[in-house]
Amino acid sequence: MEKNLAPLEALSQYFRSDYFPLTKQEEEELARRFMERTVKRRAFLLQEGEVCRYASFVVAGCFKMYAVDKSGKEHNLLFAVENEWITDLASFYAEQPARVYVEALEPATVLQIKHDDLLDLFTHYHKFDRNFRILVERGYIALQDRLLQSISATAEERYQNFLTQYPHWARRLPNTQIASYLGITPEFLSKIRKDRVTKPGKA
Amino acid sequence: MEKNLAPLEALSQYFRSDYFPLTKQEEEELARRFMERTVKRRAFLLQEGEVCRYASFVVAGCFKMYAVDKSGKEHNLLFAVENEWITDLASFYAEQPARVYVEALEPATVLQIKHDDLLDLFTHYHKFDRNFRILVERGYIALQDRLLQSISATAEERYQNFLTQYPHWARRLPNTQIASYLGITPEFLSKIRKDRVTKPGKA
DNA sequence: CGTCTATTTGAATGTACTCAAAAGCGGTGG
DNA sequence: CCACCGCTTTTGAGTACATTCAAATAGACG
Repeated sequence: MEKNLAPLEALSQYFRSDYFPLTKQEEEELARRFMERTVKRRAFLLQEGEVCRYASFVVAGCFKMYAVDKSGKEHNLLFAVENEWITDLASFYAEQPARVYVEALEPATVLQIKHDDLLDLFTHYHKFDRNFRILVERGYIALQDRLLQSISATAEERYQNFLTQYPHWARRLPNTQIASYLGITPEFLSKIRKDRVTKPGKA
Repeated sequence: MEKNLAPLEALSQYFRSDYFPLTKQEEEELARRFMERTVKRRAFLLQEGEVCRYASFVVAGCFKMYAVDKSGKEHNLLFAVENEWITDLASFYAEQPARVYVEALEPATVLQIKHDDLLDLFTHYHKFDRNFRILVERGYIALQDRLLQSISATAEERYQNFLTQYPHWARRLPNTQIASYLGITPEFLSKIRKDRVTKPGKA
């Protein structure tokens, strides 16, 4: 059985492998400001109406971010598993009440940093400004791609693309959560899946 | 009649009013690297298959960014008017072929910077890393909001929200372009507009 | 096992699309 | 000043994609 990295080591490793790697000192400053937190399945990192006080990096487990519409239906905006971030940027930066929920779909561990501490890192350590710029750019690109599909593709196409683009999410999420992410009902996703078996892609 | 700002002055003004203002030296470095370009109505800043070589800041006029699906239909992802940016980040940063077009809807003037020159600015002048981080964060927030509407709101609600959120776009864009942005057909938008007059919002 | 949630099924319905065509609107040239 | 062109907007009939609601079935967990 694999030994898990210590949470803070996982975060340093994350920057090392995909961004401008941190110096020893930067890693120490990071460690000083991030706090570990474990949450149970169905616990919330954030609820509608609260201000999002922390940026959260997922070390273990799985989260969804969703909004609830006037008729009470949930709409998933984002999932996050190990080595992904989940933060309501709108609430976090403007320090305004969130319009979304962030909820654990599995028992989870996150590393969290307060707004002021993050701004502090940005101010004193150039590299964080840069790494977070890149991080958000990547998020923006993914989001734009998803928006394009949402306005141009059928439900079946969106499901196909989801399976190929996010297999690591698809494997561990219930279909009802995926349906909500795709903007369709669970019933309709079920029909799509049935049809895929009956009349396969190209055969 | 108002005197227009010189293009580069408009860009400095843009950072001054909404971001961390630039020093004289930073403004000079900016001026050194941005190039002015005027384009006619219907001219392209970017076409599918090309690599997006420039980040573009709109000084005058109006653009749309759109993707074309397999059946040849256009889907608008973004508009940009004065003091807004229009750049295919996915193509620009990865230096890969774009999947979108950027086309002038009116005669326009833009300021453009090359990929390498922008990275250079980031490297030598901390503030650009920061200002562009914030810039992209704001774009991300707007995009997430739009995605939420796309998966949760009806066409009529999306149109209403568009009118209230982006009046400066709504005023100068033809309905066919707005329909494409909302992910509906022009015909259906026309029906929505008719119904709005017949049975007004709350009366 | 019993409970809770996820998934599937079916019938009726609704929202938005397609296609075709007409009407409106602004510019341009004769 | 009028006629014509290109483009946008509107209208209508028929259709397709996806939803709603209700209920049956299947899985997972303690």
